[in-house]
Amino acid sequence: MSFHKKLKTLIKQALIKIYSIEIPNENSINLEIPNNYNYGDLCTTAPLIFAKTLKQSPLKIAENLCNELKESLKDIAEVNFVAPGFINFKLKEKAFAEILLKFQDNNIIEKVPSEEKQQILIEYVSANPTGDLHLGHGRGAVLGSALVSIFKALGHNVLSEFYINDAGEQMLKLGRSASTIYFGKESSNEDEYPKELIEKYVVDLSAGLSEEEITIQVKEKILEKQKQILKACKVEFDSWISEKQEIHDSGILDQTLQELKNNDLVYEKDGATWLNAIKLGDQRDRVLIKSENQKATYLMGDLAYHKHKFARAEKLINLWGADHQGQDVSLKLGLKALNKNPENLTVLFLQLVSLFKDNEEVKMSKRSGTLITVEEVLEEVGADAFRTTMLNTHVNNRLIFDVNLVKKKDDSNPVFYLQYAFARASGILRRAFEDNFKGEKAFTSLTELEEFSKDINNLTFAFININENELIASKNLLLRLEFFNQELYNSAKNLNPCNLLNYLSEIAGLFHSFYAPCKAINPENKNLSLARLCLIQAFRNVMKNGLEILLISAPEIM
RNA sequence: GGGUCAUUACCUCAGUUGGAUAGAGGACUCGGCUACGAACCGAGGUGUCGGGGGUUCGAAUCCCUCAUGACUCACCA
Repeated sequence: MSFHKKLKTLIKQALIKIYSIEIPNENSINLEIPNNYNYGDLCTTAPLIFAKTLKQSPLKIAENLCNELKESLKDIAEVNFVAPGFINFKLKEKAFAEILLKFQDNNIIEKVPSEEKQQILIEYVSANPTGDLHLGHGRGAVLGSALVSIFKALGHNVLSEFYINDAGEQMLKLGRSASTIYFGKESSNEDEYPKELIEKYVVDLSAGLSEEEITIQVKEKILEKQKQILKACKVEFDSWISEKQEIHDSGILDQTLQELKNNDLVYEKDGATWLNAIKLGDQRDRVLIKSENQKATYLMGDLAYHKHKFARAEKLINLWGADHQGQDVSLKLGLKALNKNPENLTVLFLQLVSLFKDNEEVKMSKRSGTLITVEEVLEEVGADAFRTTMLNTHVNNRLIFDVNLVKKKDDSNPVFYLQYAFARASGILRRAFEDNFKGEKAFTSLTELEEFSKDINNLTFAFININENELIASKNLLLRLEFFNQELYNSAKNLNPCNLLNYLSEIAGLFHSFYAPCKAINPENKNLSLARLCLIQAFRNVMKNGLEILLISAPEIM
């Protein structure tokens, strides 16, 4: 059990003992680092939070709680309370050593308890197979893959899926556009994609193909390219699902329509088939089958697809561009009519990505052919910087992707700050052993360090007999490391990998601040050296795990 | 007209179920390498958290309202 969990449990038990109330789990107890070092090392606002429930003044609760905790925590912390209802903990060396000990093991992630495990399907990117991926897709790809990874890390069963929209009008448009090029005809430019966007896919085709065959072959080439680019961003999917084959041709679509009919929600009018959406609470009825060609609308396909998804997972997460937000209401109402709980579907709407280059916005338009692709940007900045930039802004906020900034290899670029901290920490550990290998004044070896790190009493050496600056820097780092699991959990809860990324930047900063005054390799003081190497090891463990989850590389050498 | 999202330092952005004096990076000034990696550290000041109202012990955070901006409200996908 982690130190936080232990402390929270003790607080919870104290509350239960004093007030005989029910507290289901320790997650309702918060722990924070006080914003002023003098208050203590950790604090909780539990008295403020429970004041309403307990109908007692927060200060009184704090006093009672404090008295109770003083006894149970006497080995690991001093406890005091202060108005309006904070409880502050000043940790003893033993407590710090206990935290440090937990991080010696590479396996630091606390998975969710088995009863909270969920089957989650995350659908993202889902670009039309009609051209290159643009930066909007890139944002979805990075964010989606990070979310998948976060949920997997916590122990959920996750399925990541790319929905190939290969069933509608846009495929015909692709076919027309590709055929124009294939047959060397003059483009009408009406209702066709600009030649420069797709001509690179209309190559190496055998002679004598029909328009339908051309469409299929070009689509496959485009898909292959999309897969390749996504892989270059470290984005891979468990499942690629074709709208045409698996939703339309498989009969799922017809079944779904029939189900709606059975529920008496469908009628015919003006040659079209309508969903009686008003009855479900929508502002107007919606067409399911078009009068013109008796083909399914996007809504119909989407309902069928989501029914198919719900058959495979209990919780669905979609990442859509903000321009699709109009679909949200009717989809959810339709799902309700299909006896699926819309609350189990969360749609994240990703706001626009604007590209800046040389201080000017690069306007993107598919129509005019001025589309900046993921491939181009990726080539310029690399996958790690690309991912970090995409993750650094909350989904709900417009993202400004400044190529000049992202390309810079200095501290204005957050990815280097993170990676440098990791490489620096790795360098110290490497160096500590290298000296040993060279047969110079060996003060440690890997096995010696391992043995040392197993004894909790040894680990206290990092916190005793050192000056104030070194002590504060060491404590600041370690205390924040202990929040790793909470940040991971929050990222999942808020569907916001940004939380985790910010946290990693923070501990990178704390590591750098620790590094400056705290010399680790010091043959004069072997115990301190070894204990500090353990702290550095702990930092590396957290950073490595965090970067791996976000699919950003953790280089030992830069 | 209806809906969704945003508005935080000069710039780009964070801000953990409402908590102690609102943060980071860049930009600007100064200091720190014969030094475990200076791609780093330390110091310096910057805010009507878009405006206004409300909820309460306490609001950047919750509610209402106004302003500004983006997106959206099709038998397109």
